[in-house]
Amino acid sequence: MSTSTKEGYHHGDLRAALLSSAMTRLEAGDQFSLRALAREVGVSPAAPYRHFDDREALDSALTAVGLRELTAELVGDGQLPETTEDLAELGVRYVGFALRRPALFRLMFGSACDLDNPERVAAAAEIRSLLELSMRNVFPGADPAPLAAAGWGLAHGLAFLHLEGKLPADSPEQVAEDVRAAFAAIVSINS
Amino acid sequence: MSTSTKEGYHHGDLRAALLSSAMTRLEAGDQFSLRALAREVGVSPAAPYRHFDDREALDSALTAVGLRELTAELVGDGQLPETTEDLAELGVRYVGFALRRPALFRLMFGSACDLDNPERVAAAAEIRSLLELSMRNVFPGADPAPLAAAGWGLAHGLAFLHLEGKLPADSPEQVAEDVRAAFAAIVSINS
DNA sequence: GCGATATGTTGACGTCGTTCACATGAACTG
DNA sequence: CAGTTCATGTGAACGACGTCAACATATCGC
Repeated sequence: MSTSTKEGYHHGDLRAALLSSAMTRLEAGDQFSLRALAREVGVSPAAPYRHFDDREALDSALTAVGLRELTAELVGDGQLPETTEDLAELGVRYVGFALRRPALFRLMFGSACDLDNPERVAAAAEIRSLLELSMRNVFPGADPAPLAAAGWGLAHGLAFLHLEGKLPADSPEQVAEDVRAAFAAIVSINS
Repeated sequence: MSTSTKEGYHHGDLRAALLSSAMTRLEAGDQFSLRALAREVGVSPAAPYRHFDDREALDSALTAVGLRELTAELVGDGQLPETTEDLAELGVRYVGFALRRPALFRLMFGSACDLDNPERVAAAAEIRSLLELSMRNVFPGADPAPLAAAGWGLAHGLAFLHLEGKLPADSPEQVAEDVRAAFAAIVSINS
């Protein structure tokens, strides 16, 4: 009765309960052990292994969820960006996600990827294609691939650097302004 | 007799030996425990605590070393970039560092930063100022701060995305080409 | 030489990830 | 409805880990 999917076995809906508990811990910023998760859900330390091969498999599942949520946030209302300012807003949303959910973001992108989890690969591809569509829309006639890489890279790097405090920023609003300024600076290079 | 600094106490030069061992493990790609490090150096599990408060303190020291080495690699022969192509090469070197030493790079940038270690803060500031000087050189008359943020962000993001396999690239040469293409695509936006 | 201090050791505590043998209960078969 | 089967959860255990406190030892300043 804690979470949302449709199983209903012996003790309830363990897999979903574990994921939800883990996500809560993650957003609270503290790290957790598998055992702590099991404890919190009221189950023995070995029980999670019926649903996840590994501690790493749990992390991978969380990452997949996070990637889906990030994508949803980027897609927003479904409007593709039309101007470079729209593009900057995409960046602002990306960085905002990272700053609002730092532990999740780090989990998603900060540790070695196994490439085994098809959900993860698919989610990453989805982001890439969203970026390419956007670039095609904003810069018709240009090769979208390197632009997409550049745009994703820029947003991703700014996100991480702000996460690490490597770039000066006090408030979320100021971070957003910094991201806009970075995009604007780039756009006006040759103008 | 294993490493390089100038102490010379009881058992030798433990602090440096631990750091060197840790760096070797890190570059080999496998993760290590404090105990394993102690074992490798031939010392009891508690000995490292005479030199590092914490496992995290060791990591922080490694990060500081890595930041210095990255900076050195970026500075190169000391020539500031003059053209946007030079700037792209700076990015290529940045991403190259990340791909050649992935575990170190992840340690440096992928986990929460304490901001307590002054070495780390200083090293980061050094990178920032190098970037600003470069931007001033390549784009005289423009505000260097947002350009520096954008440049660092772009390189940093591309590094992480390539590290994660989120961008397609098979060989280091192809990664370098991709980085150059991303920089070039940005530069030619308004041309 | 001698005492203070830095360094290293021993042994222990609690936690963790993980496994294996076993228990239990829901679902399918007839 | 009875019996089997399979998915799920339990309990106890293993080895490794980070860390600490009490103790030992060598180095250095005097």
